[in-house]
Parts: sequence; C-alpha cells; structure tokens
Amino acid sequence: MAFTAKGRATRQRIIEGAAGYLRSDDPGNVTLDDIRAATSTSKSQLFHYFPNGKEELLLAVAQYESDRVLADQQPFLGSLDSWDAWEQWRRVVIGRYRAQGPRCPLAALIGQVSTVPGAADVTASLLRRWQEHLRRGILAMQESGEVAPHVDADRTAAAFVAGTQGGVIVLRSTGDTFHLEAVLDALISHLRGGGPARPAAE
Amino acid sequence: MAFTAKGRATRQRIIEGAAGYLRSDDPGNVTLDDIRAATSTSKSQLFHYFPNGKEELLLAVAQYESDRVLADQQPFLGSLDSWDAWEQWRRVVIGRYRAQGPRCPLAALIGQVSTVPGAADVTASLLRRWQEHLRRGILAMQESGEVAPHVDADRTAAAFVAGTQGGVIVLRSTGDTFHLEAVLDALISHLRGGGPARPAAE
DNA sequence: CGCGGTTTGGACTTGAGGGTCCAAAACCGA
DNA sequence: TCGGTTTTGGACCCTCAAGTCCAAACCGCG
Repeated sequence: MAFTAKGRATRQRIIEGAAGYLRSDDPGNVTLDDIRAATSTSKSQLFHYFPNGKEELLLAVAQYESDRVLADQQPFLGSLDSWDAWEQWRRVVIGRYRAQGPRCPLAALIGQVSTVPGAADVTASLLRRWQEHLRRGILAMQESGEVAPHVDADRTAAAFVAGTQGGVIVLRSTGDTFHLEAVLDALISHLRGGGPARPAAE
Repeated sequence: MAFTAKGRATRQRIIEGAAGYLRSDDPGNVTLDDIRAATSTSKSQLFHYFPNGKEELLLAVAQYESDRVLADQQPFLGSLDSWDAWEQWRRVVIGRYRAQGPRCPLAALIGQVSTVPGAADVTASLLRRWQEHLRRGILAMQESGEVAPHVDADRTAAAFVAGTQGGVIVLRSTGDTFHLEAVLDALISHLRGGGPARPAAE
C-alpha cells in the first residue's frame, strides 16, 4: 500500500479533479464514471487509491473542500481585531458566496455521503474551526475595548456560525445573498451595539 | 383520473406514511420499496396516485412536511406582537428542534429531490411564508412602539430566517441546540436593542 | 536485461431500485 | 344483478452504477 510519488500525484489529481467537477455544473448525483471522465482515470485507479470506494473518495474530496472554505476567508478570518477587519471579512464572505451562487459543492458532497459516519465529522470539524476563529476575533475586540466585556465570545461566535450557514442555505434556494447580508449585518451591529440583553438600568 | 373518496384516502395515507417513515429512523436513501413497506401498499398504487413516480411522491411529502414546519410554530408565529410572544416563539422553536434532534425530514427530502425543479419552489415558498410572519411581527412591534421605527422589518425578518435555518443546520451535524439558541438570542436582543446601524447622531 | 513492485486499462459481474403491465378484486350507480 | 370504473397485487423488465478482476504497461534497481 505504499504509494510512489507518481501514485500520490495521481491520487491528488483525482481529488482535485473531482472537486472541480463538483464545483462546475450542478451534478445532481455524482457517479464514479463522472469522476472517471473528469479526471481521465480508470475504474481500477479509483479503487486503487480509495480502496473503500466512492465513500472514501467523496469523503476525501469533502475534506479538501472544507479546507478551502476557511482558506477563502483568509487573511481576514484569522485576524478579526478591528471593525475594519470585520467589515472586510463580511465583504469577502458575501463576495465568495455570491460568486458561488446557489451551488455549494460542500453541501452537495455532504448530502451524498451523509449516511457514512465520517461525513458528520468533516462538517463538525469545519464548523468548530470556523467558530474558533470568530471567537478569537471577538476576544481580541474585547481586549482592545471595542466590544463590551460582558459579551459571551463563544456564544456570539456560535451565533455568527449559525447565521452564516443559514444565509448560505437560503442562498442555495433563492440564489441571492440578501439573507446572508441581512444576518451578518444584524449580528455585527449586535456585536457593535454592546451584546446580548443589556441590563435595563444601563 | 378522478379519484373516489377511497382513493383520496389512500393517497393521503401514502403521504403521511412516507412522512412518518422519513421522520422515524434516519433513512439514508428512501426507496419506493421502503415507502411500500411503511404504508402497506403495492407498487401499482404508488404509481396510480403519483403517475410521475418517486419524484412526484416525494415532492408531495415535502409539501406536506413544509406545512407542518410552520404549523408547529403556531400560534406564536402568527401573532408576534409582544416581547412575550417572541420569547414563547423562541421557546417553541428550540423545543421543536431539540425534540427533532439531528434528523430533519424536510432537509432529507429536499436532498433527495434537489434535482427536480419543483423542489426549490417548496423550500422557497416555505421560507417566504416564514419570513412574512416574522415581518408582520416586527411591524406590529413597531406600531406598538416596542421596536424602533427605523428598523427595516423585512431585512430583519430575513436575518431571523437565515439565523434559524443555520441553527437547524448546525444542529443537524452537532446534535445540540446551542447554536440555534445563540443566534436566536442574539437576533432578538438585537431587535430589542434598537436595530441595525443606528445613526451615530441619534 | 530481467525481476520485483506499482500503476493503469477496461471488460465483466452483480445488485438495487425505478418503472411497466396485466389481471383480479372491490366499488358503485342503474 | 350487471357493466363500467376505480383500486389493488405483484410479477416482470431494464437501466444504471458500484465494485471485481486480470492482464498489460511502467518503473526503478541490481
């Protein structure tokens, strides 16, 4: 089972080719033949590099795609330490998803392998990393006094994650970013405005 | 093609049976045989009542389920005219989805028929009705002076829709309602706190 | 050059599942 | 009761796609 350099290159080519295929035109159901065609490989190669078949292959692609999701939000996501950075981040997120349109390769993938146990892990891990970046950003803002100290950073980060996800979901069925923008604006403004449930006697 | 009373009853039994089956244990892929088993019908009945086959059947089930989504949030969703109503609504939503757990019959359905054109319509229609209820609620709150008049009701309603969707999505992969609660709290508190981007010179 | 391995091509098998069809049963109005 | 219509059962067909397998090509190495 030791792959040579050539072997590893082929494996990678399969993953990237499959990812590209998924990103191109909405492919209701992906078949191994589609992937074969998109990557100019043979059936035996697919099973050679992914012995557990389609499941394993799609999971690898999902992993690959999920890394891109966060990478695409950099460098802003990594240093949300000023209101300007937050605005930039918002811009990048909206731009990215507007460009992507109703197609979401990751969602499509997860949909196809939702039955296998590993799929949930990929999603969960992505969400966790995403949320962690946001949490750090909020903490940084608190340290520099731009966000009120009583804000629960983790919970607010969770709200951002949920909001973004929801915006993207809605985008998938409506095709426009109105909801995504609305929820991001609401949450950022909420963050600016001093956090949850200010005591009445403030 | 005119169904008698008995026929209509059978058709309905199929829809409800299929919905029940989808709601029960996570059924990766639904097959007509699954539905047959779950509803004690024969193949010919399925095609008799849904001439376009699986597609049409699942779409009908999706429609049925999507009506339930809103019905489950009543009566609160229909009269969000006090902070108390909003809190009750929040409670009901969270309770419903907590009970549902990571399974989302509607999402599962849409996933299966995402290729057929009608599927997007079912989702879009559901989201539109949902948002409209929220919008009315916000307007009512503005009329009674509980929400600042400069809040954009439609946009804020959109933020709620996106947030809720996202919370549910995250719930699907983590299994708990932390994110859903966080985003709902953030948005409600945002609403209470005076809305988006208050002019600096207020 | 020959010998181990890895890599590749592609024909073949297999099974699942959607959809068709016909005939039997039940139903209903006259 | 009778004839037409609706409803139901279930055997059958047919396609599509995952997975298997074997042999050929390739590649490095002594």
